[in-house]
Amino acid sequence: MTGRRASSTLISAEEPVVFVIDDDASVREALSNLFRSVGLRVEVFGSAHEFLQCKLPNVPSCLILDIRLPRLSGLDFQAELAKADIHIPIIFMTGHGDIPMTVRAMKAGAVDFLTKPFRDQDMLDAVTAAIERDRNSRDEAKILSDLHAHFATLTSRERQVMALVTSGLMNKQIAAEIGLAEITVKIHRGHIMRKMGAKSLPDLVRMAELLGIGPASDRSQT
Amino acid sequence: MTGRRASSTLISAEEPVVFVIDDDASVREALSNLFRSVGLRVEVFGSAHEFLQCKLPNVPSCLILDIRLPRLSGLDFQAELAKADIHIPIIFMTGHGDIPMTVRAMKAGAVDFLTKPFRDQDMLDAVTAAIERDRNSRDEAKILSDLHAHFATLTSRERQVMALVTSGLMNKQIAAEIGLAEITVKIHRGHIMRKMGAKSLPDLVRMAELLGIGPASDRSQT
DNA sequence: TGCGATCCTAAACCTCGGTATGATCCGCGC
DNA sequence: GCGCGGATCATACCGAGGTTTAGGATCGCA
Repeated sequence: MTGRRASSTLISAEEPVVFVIDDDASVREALSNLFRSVGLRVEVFGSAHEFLQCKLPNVPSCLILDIRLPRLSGLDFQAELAKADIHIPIIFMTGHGDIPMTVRAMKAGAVDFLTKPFRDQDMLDAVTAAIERDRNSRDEAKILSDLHAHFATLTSRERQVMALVTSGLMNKQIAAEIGLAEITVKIHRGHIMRKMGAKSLPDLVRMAELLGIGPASDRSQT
Repeated sequence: MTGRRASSTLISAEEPVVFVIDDDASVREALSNLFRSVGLRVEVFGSAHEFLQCKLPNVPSCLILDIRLPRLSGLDFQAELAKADIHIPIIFMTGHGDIPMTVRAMKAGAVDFLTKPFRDQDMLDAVTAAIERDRNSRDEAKILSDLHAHFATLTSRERQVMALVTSGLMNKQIAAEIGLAEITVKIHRGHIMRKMGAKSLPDLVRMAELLGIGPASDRSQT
């Protein structure tokens, strides 16, 4: 824990970025101009590989991808990103795409799938939607990661007690369940509230919901 | 009511139904045979209108739709159903569809979009996924409607108190907030727990979450 | 070996949650 | 009018939640 408490109230409201991957320089140029004309930051790449070299900034962003990339199909690249746990909204472009490709892309979560030539406005609309989607998912991810950070400071006993508390059991029931004195459960409970930063029991319950803590914690025997 | 209480923990696990709308009788015939061959119930229709006459059973189901329907495009019909609050998973078929159509259909929530001719297995896979999706959404809807039914038995005062309780306020704070004696809040609180069938406060909090009860409940006039 | 973290427990004490009993007031419908 | 249910409040009582203080036990690590 360093003293870095910079501007921690910030949501991801900073300047968004649009990434473009296309092997055709004229397409890159055109899109770059289009987005800059509406005041959007743009980064262009000639291949998926180049894009991966670049460190992704922590701001709302989206990726515009030709379905037909030089060394790797756009769909495969989409799968790669998902496997690498990089969840940036993707907008596909295609000159000669077909319907099965489209379906696969959309099922995999693509924001849009535009056929060339497309109207500038259609692309801008898609980008707006994609950025908005990313902004929301980043905000959610931020909340969740903060929550996990707090949860990580709990001891295993405290985690166990937290699961039982948020499932609605009384202290004495919890004590019986795991073979403790009621007073001990109360102590743990107090620690949990403080460590998690919960101001009330309903607060803690909602945190547990987000963390996915339910009866599905540990099934030993029986 | 027959004596069929075999699986009486009933979720919506009853026999699913596949609905097919196509103006081509040979297609209806072929699909009907396909689905029956794997033991699925099928209902076929020559038009969207006919389909709407039919009363939809309360079992997991899905709808297979040609994008090019006689009087109404498949996409428009999809929009119609959504507007009428009928949320049945849709699988589109098309002989001459294009990518924009596909994108629109998928964005609107279609399960799949198959190009004719398609492999039987692809259709069956799509139907399986669609049925599964519908089963899940029906289970959720059932839970939610039961919850709303309980919530409907609350008086407006009780609803107001419930919102404050689940937001984490103490009885005395709630009392101060709405100008009551603490004891009165306790009474309401007891009624709420009984009427909602909540066995604990965490229980009630989760119900409130599902019902969408937060600080954004009642902002009438001051 | 000593330090610290985790875990467990006890006694005392206070607040909060919740119920029961009993009561008043109001509005609605028969 | 009368009954009924909702809303309000008071008193009293009890159980549950929660903190403080104070201790004992175990384990890993410097």
